[in-house]
Amino acid sequence: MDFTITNSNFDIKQTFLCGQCFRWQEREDGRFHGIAHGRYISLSQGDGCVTLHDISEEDIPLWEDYFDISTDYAEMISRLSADKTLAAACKSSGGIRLLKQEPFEALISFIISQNNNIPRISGIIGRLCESFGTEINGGYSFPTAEQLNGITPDDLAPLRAGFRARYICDAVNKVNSGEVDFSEIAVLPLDEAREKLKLIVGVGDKVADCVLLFGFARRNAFPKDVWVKRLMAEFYPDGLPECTLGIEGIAQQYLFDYVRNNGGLNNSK
DNA sequence: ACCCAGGGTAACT
DNA sequence: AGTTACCATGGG
Repeated sequence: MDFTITNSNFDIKQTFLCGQCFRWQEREDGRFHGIAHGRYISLSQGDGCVTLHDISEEDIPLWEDYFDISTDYAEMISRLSADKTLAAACKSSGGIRLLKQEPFEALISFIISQNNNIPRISGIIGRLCESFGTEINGGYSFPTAEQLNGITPDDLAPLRAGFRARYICDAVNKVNSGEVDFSEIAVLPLDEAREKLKLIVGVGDKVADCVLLFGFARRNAFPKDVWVKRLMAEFYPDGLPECTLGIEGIAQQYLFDYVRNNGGLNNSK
């Protein structure tokens, strides 16, 4: 069956291409398709709505959760628009929804993202899925920690992940051993959850915050990459405005997308 | 040839 | 506690 979500703050192109995820692909007809939670899906954009195609009825709650449908983005945008820069960011990038990605996928993806660019990140992740994931509808699921158990950097050589290969292996080891426990991280306060993730070699503050924001739906996590550092220096030298309190991560994603697409930053670094 | 990319680590002051 | 070279790889 097809299932249509009526929501004015859901733009699939913005949502899938804003840098929060690396595995959704756009087809010639404008539909996006991909695999999450072991299920294939394709989506099309309508005017003020999004249609999920050919899904089973029992999976509707799963997709509603993945696309964060229960969260009121219009209300958050209204709040953030109290700040002038954020108002502009919301206006141009307000169709982004923060996907509730699987923690392990977010962890590995953002380890790979470090000192890297988005096209190459997507390439490495694609090769990881083809090599170790499960085939579904001609695509591949993101491999589980179990599927990657015992992996070595040599095994990952075909991915061409560079120095990040051993970081991936350390993450797999610590997840499988239980040293890094997702169910524990899910309920820890933000600072403690971040420190747990940083036990993994190759995970620092920025990667940990991305995992918490995109893999654990922690909207108060605020990843500071090179773009965010630049925009903070230019627009918020004294820190984030009060209207972002509690939803710093949402603000971050709107601002990140805004400055990447619209420039707006001076080049003073 | 040089620079940068959704950074982190180790080795320095 | 705050800097800095280095880390593989690929594109501009």
